[in-house]
Order: sequence, then C-alpha cells, then structure tokens
Amino acid sequence: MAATIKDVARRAKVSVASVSRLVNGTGNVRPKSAERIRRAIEELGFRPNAVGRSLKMASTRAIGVVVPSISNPVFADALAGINEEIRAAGYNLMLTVTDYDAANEASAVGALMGHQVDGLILTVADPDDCASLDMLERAGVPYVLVYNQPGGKSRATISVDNVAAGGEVARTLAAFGHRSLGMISGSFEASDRARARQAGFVDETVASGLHAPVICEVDFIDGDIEQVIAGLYRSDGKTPTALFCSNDLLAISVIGALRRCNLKVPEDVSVIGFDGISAGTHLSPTLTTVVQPSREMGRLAASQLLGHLNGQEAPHTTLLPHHLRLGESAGQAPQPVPADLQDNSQPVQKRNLAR
Amino acid sequence: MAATIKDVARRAKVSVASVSRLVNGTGNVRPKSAERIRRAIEELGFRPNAVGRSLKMASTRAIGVVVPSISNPVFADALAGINEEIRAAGYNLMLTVTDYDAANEASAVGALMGHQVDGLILTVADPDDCASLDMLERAGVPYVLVYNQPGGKSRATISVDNVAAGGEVARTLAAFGHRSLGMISGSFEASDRARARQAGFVDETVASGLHAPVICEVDFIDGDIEQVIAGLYRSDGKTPTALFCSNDLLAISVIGALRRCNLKVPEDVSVIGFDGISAGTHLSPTLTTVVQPSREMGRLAASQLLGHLNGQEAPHTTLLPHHLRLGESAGQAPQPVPADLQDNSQPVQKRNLAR
DNA sequence: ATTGCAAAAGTAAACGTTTACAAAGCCCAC
DNA sequence: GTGGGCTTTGTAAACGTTTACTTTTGCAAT
Repeated sequence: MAATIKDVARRAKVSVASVSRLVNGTGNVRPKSAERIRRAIEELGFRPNAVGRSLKMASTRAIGVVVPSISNPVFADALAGINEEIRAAGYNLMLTVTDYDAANEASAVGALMGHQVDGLILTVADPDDCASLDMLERAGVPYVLVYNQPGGKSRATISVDNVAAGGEVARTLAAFGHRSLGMISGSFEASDRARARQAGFVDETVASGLHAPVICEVDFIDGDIEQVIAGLYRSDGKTPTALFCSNDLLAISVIGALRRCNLKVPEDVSVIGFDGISAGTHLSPTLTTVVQPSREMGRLAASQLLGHLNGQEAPHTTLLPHHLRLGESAGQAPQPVPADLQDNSQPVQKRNLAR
Repeated sequence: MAATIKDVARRAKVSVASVSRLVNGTGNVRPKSAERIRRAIEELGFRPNAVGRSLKMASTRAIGVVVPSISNPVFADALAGINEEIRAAGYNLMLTVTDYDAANEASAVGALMGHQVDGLILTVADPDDCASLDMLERAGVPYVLVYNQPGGKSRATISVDNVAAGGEVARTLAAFGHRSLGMISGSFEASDRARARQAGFVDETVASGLHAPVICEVDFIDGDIEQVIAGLYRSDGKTPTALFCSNDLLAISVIGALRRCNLKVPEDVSVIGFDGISAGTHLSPTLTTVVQPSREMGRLAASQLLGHLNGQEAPHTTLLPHHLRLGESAGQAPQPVPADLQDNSQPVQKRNLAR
C-alpha cells in the first residue's frame, strides 16, 4: 500500500541509491534528477520506512524509558524533560510504566531491548540488585538511571543526594524545636530513594541529639495511611510532632489523614515531603518539601545518553542540587505539655503495613 | 555483537527456520532439536530482533501516543490506562508530548508513521482541522482520539460530553443562587474541549435566565492569570460571583490568584473546575469539578484500537459518563449588596490575553 | 525389505533500507 | 579528439526475520 523507495525510484527513473542519497542528503544528485525524485516523492506520498532503515543501520533512533508510575508528577516532569531533549535530537521515545512491579520492570526492559532501542533511561526499584540492569550491562546497551542512587555497583545515574536531603529535613525539624520525629515512607522494597532518605533522616536525627524517629512503612492506599496515622497518634507514648514523608504524594495523603484525625497541620504536627511537585504550592497549608529539579534531571539524563550514543563520554553519575522549600505545613514545635517534661525514653518502633 | 537467529541455528545445528518455528511456537520441532535450540538460545543470550521481524511482518506491535502535555494529570492518567491495556496485549508504546504546539503535533505523527506504528492514540488541538489526522487518514493508519470531540468530520474518539457538562456547571451555579457567572478558559485555539465546555456553559447560563457570562481566555502562566483575576475584580460593574474554569489545573491557579486578591473561595467567589484530577480532593478548599474517567478513557481507547488491529470492528466514538464532584470550592452565592439590587445590565466582555 | 505418509527440517526469497563498489557521464585542458 | 579527473549514477549485497515450498526423515503397515 504505502510507497517504498523502489516505487519512487521507478517513477523518477533513477536508482534507489539516488533516492536514498537525496532523502538523506548523503552524496550528490544532479539538480535535474533531484527535481524528478522530489516530485515522485510528493506524488506518491513517500515516507521512508524507519524499520527498513533501522535494520540496515543497526540503530532505531529510539530511546526506551521505564518508570514506576506516570501519575506521580515527579516522573511525569522528568519524562517531560526527557521528551524535550530527545525529540530535539530527532529520537523517539518508547515508554513503559511498571506500576512499581519488579516483574514488569524486567519484561519491559526485555521488550525494549527486543525493539532495539539505542539506549534506556529508567528508574528501578533497586539499582543494586536489578536483573534488568544486569541484562542491559551484559548486552552492552547504554542506559542512565534517574532518581535512583546505587550504593554498591557503579551505575550512571542522575539524582539528588537523597541521604543529605533526608539529613537536612531532620536538622530543620530539630531547629524548629521538634523533639520527637517520625517518618512515613512508601515501600522501601520498591524505592531505594525512600531508603536513602530514611538513612539520612535517621542519622541526622540522632546526630541532633534526639532519639531515633518512629518509622512507618505504608502502602499507597489512603485508607491504609489513615489507619497508620490514627494508630500512631492513638498511642499514649511520646508521639512525633513532626513527620517526614518520603515523597510529596504521600505527604499530601498524610496531611489529609491527620486532618481527619483532628490534628492540625502545622499547629499540632509538622509535615515535610520530598520531590517538590508543583501541586504542593497550591495546597493549604502549602507543602514544605525537598525540591528536586525533576524536569532538568530528565533533560540531563537524556542529553548524557544521547551524547554517549554520538561518541561522547559515557554517562556518569551526577548529583544535582536540591533545596528545601519552606511552606506552611512545617513550623515550630507545639509547646510541650507542661506536666511532663522529662524524656520517658521509648524504644524505636517499626510498623510495617506494606503488603 | 548480539546473537542472531543464524548464530542460534548454527550452534544448534538446525536451520534458521526451525529456530523461528520454535521461538514463535509456529510449526513443530522434534523434542531433541528443540532442546538443542533452547540451549543455544540460552548460551548465546539470543533475543529475537524485533526490527527484523517487524520488517518481514509489516507490523511493529507498537502503538503511538501523542498528547499535548504529560504534567497535566488528566493526560498522565489516560496514559496510564493506555499503557496498562497495551502492555497486556504485548504491544509497546511510543510517546510524544507536543507541549500544545501544532507543529510538534504534525512532526510527531510523521515520525510515528515513519516508525510504522500499528496505530495511534492522540489528543489534538483541533480535530476538525488537523493536518496530522488527515495524513493518518490518507495513509490508512488506524487511530483513536481521546478527550477530543470533533464537530464536523466523523472521527473515532473517546470523550465525555463536554457541552452537556459545561451546561451542568452553569445550572449548578444558577441553582446555588449565582446571578453573574464567568469562565476562565485556557487557549481555545489549543483545545477543542475548552470550546465545547464554553459553548455548553454559555448556552445553559442564558437558558437559566442569566445574562451571558464573562469569558476570559488566559495563558497558562500564573502571573498572567493573577492579572486577569485582578482586572476582573477591580472593575466596578457586576463581577462574577462564580467562575467556571476549563480545567482543574487552571482552577487551582485561579483559586490561588483569587486568594492573593483577598477574595475568599467559596464565600466571595465559587470556582468549578473540569477533569477531576485527584489533587483536587486534597486541596483546601476541595475542588468542585466535573470528573472524567481519565484512566478508563485511556483503557477504552487502547482496547478499541487493539481490537481493530486484530480484525474487530473499527473504533467508534464513545461518550463516557462524567459527573459533577461537589467540593468546597463552590457554594451558595454571597448575599447581594443590599444597596443596589437591580440589574445594571452590562455587556458581555471578552478579554483575550492569550499570546 | 518396501512402500507410503505424515512430520520435521531445510532453502531461499522477501520485507525496505543503505552503501561499497563499479560504471558511466561530464567537463576541461591539451 | 583524447585523456584525465571528478561527479553522478547504478548494481547488488547486506541487515534479521518469517514462511512458502521442497526435501528429508522417521515410522508403521504391509
């Protein structure tokens, strides 16, 4: 049905080679023939078949992208950056979203490799133990991670310093006078970011002279979160006056849950998120959060990858600067209950309600 | 570098045909050879090259998706639905986001056609006058629109009834006692949805016995919106006590702008959005909005397209049900200023600040 | 042992490109 | 008009598959 280069050649009375040369601007063709070819292309509505070309050229000019979610603006923003950069370079984007499922992750990477993408940009659950990355490595397919922060293996990645950022949150809350901190985190298994943020947060909490924070790992279901919050604040012991949430979406849910538990943010409890999604600035109270330059991270990942494909240096791990955006959701610690000021030291509790 | 079917054949001492037959489960192969082939595949890490296959099969098993934005959750959600459906069917997704730029739209569709995607799902600026859709039509590439609502030409599309929904918003506000309505809309040129919603809104406003609403078309820049709001409420005349925004993102910005102009939502001004993005329920005040089943719309678009590719009936226009989600951002009209009750009839004003 | 037949295996062409190489054409200087 | 050199053109072989068609094989019945 669709016209091929042969059809064009026949109609223009030249060889396919000449058509190819004209179309790709490689090699000269006499003006007279060029004109005939152009007309034939026009008349036939010829459009070069990228599949044929890819086969011969061993390059599809397509980049694979694998992210856990697209409804989380943090990934959507990075993707916007990737799209921008990649399209400017004339590449195409093959996207897969895994829904935080490791099996999907592997099959997605497999499919993308099968489609012969020239490189991949991905956020995986655990970059230190990841079948798909090993596959890529073995096959020699270039890739860059975004958001991930591998500990052991050296893998090119674009991220912020999650540990340092977690630490800053702890110090900020301590400076606000909070003495009892907590962290509500998404699945540690599905997110090395959450682990890193927690590590930094815990370390700096302790370094600030406070006892270790309560850590709650939650599923991403609103009811579930509400239960955790209710449980946390029903207990008689020393309950946290400030909560660090491993990401903004979670922080927003937590604020909702707190409100439904009749706790005021930030009067009773301060909440700090992570990511800096733009919705946070429209909330009331506005969200205090660690801002990552998501779109820029996507752009950078793409440009490093594309650069590498064009013979420049291989992608290398880059930590972009983050910053704490102060909003209304975090503030001074509430006045301590006068009756009981001394520290009735309570052990760290770890509640795990994830699956 | 990567092993091909020939390498496998050689190593397993069979012909490429047998390998192909085994891999695709088409045709029989003796258990003994099958075993040898499987081992060869394993040892070589062979993975069929989809480009070669696509060339021969004239099908890439890839679906192209073109959306104006990915940072708007409404598109992200639809995309999530598309991804889900498409991956379950073993297809891949080629994504382009156009940033609401018609030139990008055309080039994206061109690139996708060049890559020989089997079909496309897209949201375009104007489905009634769209070069890219005409191209697809001419080339016979199957496609489905999402969110668009073509007026003239018959084009398969999945959407809600934007006109009816706009009308409901008008009636709802009238029922709340509002007598002077306004609409803040994104670019009409870049969104047929906005036009349809406006049409329904205006018609029903008038049908409810009110005079025609003020219509403001705005650029998507926060400062710009603030200026429009300030301008609107600085004027001495009868200013709207309720604003319909053509989408939720815009509504959120408008609420922010109103707040900065010292107008209370909903006490002074009611605001209703469109889309039903989940962030709306976490806002304060929670957003009153027309909810579209975005994810389901994506799923449906994908399943109709895939069905068609597998020989079932062609995609057909489907209107999915929407509903008005009542939030706190819209409520009873404020008590009219007692001094001046009569209608000092003011003409419809149209402010256009878009580019 | 032959024969017949079904099942398995192999051969080679095709899909739409690009490009090395060879051939031809053009132009100019002599 | 001939030769030389440069530009333009054409031919054909890849790239990695699938599959129609042909050939071989295995096996059972005679």
